[in-house]
Amino acid sequence: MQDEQFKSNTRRAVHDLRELIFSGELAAGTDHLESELAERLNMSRTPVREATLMLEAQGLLEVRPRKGVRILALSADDMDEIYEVLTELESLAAALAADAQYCKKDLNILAQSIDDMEVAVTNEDRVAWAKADADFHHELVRLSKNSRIMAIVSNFNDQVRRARMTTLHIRPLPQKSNEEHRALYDAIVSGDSKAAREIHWNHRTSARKMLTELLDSHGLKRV
Amino acid sequence: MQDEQFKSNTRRAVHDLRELIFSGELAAGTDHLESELAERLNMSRTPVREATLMLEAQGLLEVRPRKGVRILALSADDMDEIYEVLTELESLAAALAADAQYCKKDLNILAQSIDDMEVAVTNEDRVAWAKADADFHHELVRLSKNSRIMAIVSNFNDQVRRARMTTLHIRPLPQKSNEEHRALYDAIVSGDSKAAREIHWNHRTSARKMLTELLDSHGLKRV
DNA sequence: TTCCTCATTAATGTATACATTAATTAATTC
DNA sequence: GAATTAATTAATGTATACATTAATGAGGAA
Repeated sequence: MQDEQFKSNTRRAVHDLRELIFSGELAAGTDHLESELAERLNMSRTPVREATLMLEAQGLLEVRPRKGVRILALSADDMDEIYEVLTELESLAAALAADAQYCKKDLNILAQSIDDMEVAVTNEDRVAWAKADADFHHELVRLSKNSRIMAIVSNFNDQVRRARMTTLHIRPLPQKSNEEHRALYDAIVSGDSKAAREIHWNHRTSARKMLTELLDSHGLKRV
Repeated sequence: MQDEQFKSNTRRAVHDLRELIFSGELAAGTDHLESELAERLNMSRTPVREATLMLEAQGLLEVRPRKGVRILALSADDMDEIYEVLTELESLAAALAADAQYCKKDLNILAQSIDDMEVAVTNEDRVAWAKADADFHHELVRLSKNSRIMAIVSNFNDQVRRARMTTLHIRPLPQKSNEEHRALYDAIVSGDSKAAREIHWNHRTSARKMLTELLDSHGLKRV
């Protein structure tokens, strides 16, 4: 055990590599040898190998022996695939949340994140908005009480993280978005799973359309 | 490199451990130390460690240091979660397949597996039926042209494999099942994505209900 | 008998040496 | 100059030694 916080070097490597990938320091499309990563992380190759296997399973990189570990870049097709699944599973989560008949107290975090988004839009604080938006979606999926949906959604959100951060500062300030969040909240409060599913599906579909158009209009073929 | 067929011991370990898990030889709920598995597979601990990390990511086992690698057993709740996702994503796949406007030639494999199922039911050959059924579902998802849906569905099918094999010999011979397969095929041929989605959703939902009831009535709490 | 402490054991995580293998470079042939 | 072969280099996969750590068992005190 080399690091108190992470209990093992493998776990630290997973964490640190994720940070490097999301920050763009390990840029999408670049290749890195095990030995390079091991040096960079100041540990032997063994935990680095273990970490890269785990990150490959998360879809963040591809292990290519002798050519280097490639940090995966998403193509437009990748984005389409991911958002097809994300839209579907989050909409299912919304329906399940509505079916669960939560009382208002159980929905506090959801309501709070909507308010936070409102404040962020008023202040034109895009970073705060993005955080509150992520909190809303995360909480929505948690309310489905299906841990597997949570795992898949979380993983796909990791994969699109760079694209979302890239577009955060070039997209229009989200005005309509929160109306849809509120409508979804209301549908969940009233236990209307059909409405919840549709509202969220439309919300996600338009968000997806905007994301892909932005990337396209800025000539970002891979991100 | 120790094994020609698999290029590496790690890959062979993944393969062999999967076989052992699906066959029940490594029984659900049992714990196994790295050293035990290494002996069993006749290799050192290193590739075994790598393989168990990969299989953990596939949801087939849980790595529990010093307590042993636990072969995961599915509870009724697990089954619910898995089938919730499977139903949703396969139904999406069905809709995408219908949207794709395939010509009949492209749907040959789908049609063939329906015929194979018909023959299997006539012959009361449950194993052949199960194979044809799996082929049908696999082909359906492939027709969606979304590799991520394919990966998720494939992985969840792995997780429920033992449960399905367990119930294969105690369930009623599937008569109605193939009617639904044919109806789905027709909906895809005619490009009716709404019908495709609904037909498959109903098909999957009743199959799920039957599976969980069978496990329940036989007192199988975990499988 | 129960609880606590300490010693022992063994399982794990890691670093490293080494055999294998793939890629690159150099030398030779046409 | 291009193609082929041979030699060299380095990246990988693996086994193993070892340090660390968690679990277990033994012994002693209350």
